[in-house]
Amino acid sequence: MKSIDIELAEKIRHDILIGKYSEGERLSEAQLCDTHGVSRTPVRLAIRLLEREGVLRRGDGRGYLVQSPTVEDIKEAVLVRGHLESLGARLIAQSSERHLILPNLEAAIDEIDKLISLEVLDDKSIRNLQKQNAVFHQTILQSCGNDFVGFTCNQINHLPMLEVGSMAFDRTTIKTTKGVERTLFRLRLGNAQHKVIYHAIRTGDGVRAEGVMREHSNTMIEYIELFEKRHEELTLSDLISYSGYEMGVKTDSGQLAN
Amino acid sequence: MKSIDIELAEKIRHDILIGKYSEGERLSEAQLCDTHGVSRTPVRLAIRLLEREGVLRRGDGRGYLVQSPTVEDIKEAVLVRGHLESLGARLIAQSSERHLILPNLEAAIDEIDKLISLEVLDDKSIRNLQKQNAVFHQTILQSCGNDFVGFTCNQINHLPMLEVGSMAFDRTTIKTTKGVERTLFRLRLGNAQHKVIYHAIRTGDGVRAEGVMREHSNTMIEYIELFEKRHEELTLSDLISYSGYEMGVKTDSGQLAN
DNA sequence: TTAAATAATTTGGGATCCCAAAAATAGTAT
DNA sequence: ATACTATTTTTGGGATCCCAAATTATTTAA
Repeated sequence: MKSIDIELAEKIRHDILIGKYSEGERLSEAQLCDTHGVSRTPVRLAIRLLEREGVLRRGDGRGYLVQSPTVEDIKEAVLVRGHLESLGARLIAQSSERHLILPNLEAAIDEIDKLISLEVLDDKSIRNLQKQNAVFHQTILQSCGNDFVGFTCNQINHLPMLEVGSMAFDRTTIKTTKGVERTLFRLRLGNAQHKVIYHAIRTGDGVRAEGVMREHSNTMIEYIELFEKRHEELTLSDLISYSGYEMGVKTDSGQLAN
Repeated sequence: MKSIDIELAEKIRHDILIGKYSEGERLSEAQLCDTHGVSRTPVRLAIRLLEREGVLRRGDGRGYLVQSPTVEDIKEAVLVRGHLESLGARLIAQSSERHLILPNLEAAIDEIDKLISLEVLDDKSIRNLQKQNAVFHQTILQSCGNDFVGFTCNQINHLPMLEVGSMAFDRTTIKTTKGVERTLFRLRLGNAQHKVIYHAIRTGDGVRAEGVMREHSNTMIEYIELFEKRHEELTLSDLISYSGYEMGVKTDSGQLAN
């Protein structure tokens, strides 16, 4: 008994994010039924979800308006996510149960180190890096002792670059040896921050954990801004292709973990 | 063409929050249709919303499980909200357009001062205080320049004490003259923090704005903990009655303001 | 008596139908 | 020609129906 409305919401959201529908464009239920070959029931459910996510908006009269996020929106969302993650880092550092998650964090850090040391950046390697990065961040969010930190983060993880632990890779950059070098350096820097966060959590230094995590998330914003300088017109689609964002990769979204 | 599913979701949520359904209780679509006298279509839409809010959860087989938040949950949520509000305060303080909202903040502060100086705490006065408090906090959230701050805050404002700018009033305390005195003192303290936040924003002191806002939100957590010490078993219903939380008072929820 | 198989029931997902409100179009009068 | 009115069309909300999956109850066999 799997419902298709979630899947449908992902399709429509994807279409919006990749720019298939332009900003402000009108969508109607009937139209979406037609294009996706389903009845109105699941479409309506999907619309509610997308409405809540903010990628669809109710028109004044009828129909729904497409609300394509901009690159600026993504940067804003990354800032908020970073702020919440840094709260999570502080909380877990201050928690008496922080030692329980140290092995998981260490494992992720070691795996990333190992992957970086290979000095190759093929698809498989990138996937693994993103996986381990996600483990690191997800662990902190889920184990910080405050379920609402992860919950609120999950409310925006439908956006490109906002999936938990997602990393940015410029696919054109890593085609050159120099580009690979630069990217590897960036990854080493990121993992160095992971190590500081780990250390701060281990020693119960909540302030340091919070501060470094905040800086860690700023890295992504700066990287996006680097993109913006290189491309005169950076689009959402570019960000999507840089972020390893794919349809259906999403884990469970938006639930309070109890 | 107003839909009843939003309203229905509020009803069901309310029933859950006031403890009409107990934690872990099974709910079925048909059952909800029956109790609320509507068909399954709006019920299903409402369920999706509540699922996303985290007050309903999908059972493994069939049915939905009630997830009543606990007082501890509320404290966690308040902490997160405070963290986000403090981000908003910093952002607006760092913004070049901060002077635009200063009049609104000042007006709210002055109004609160005026209401406090009356030294009465009847229903009307409390309502006005909450109104102006909401104005102060809402202004910061909506004008901080990062729509996702307000957006993520709105994802948890369905909970008691989490409505934007909600204040806690112990209805039994304010029945005595001493209690009114104590409450007025608390309100003066809170508005003093408002003034510091205002000043920090005016002078562009983002760090101070963030810090004081964080402390400001901690006040509510400490107040809840005060409740907990007085009542050996503080329930959600108690919090609801203390927070001025009422059905249908909600403003628009969860939309990205564009 | 217990366990496996089967039947009945509950329950959620999806499609379709009807309706009312809103918008667009056509028509009419000034 | 313009403005106001009436009609048609579009569109979203809600109810109902059907179906498949999952659960529960019942029967049957070892």
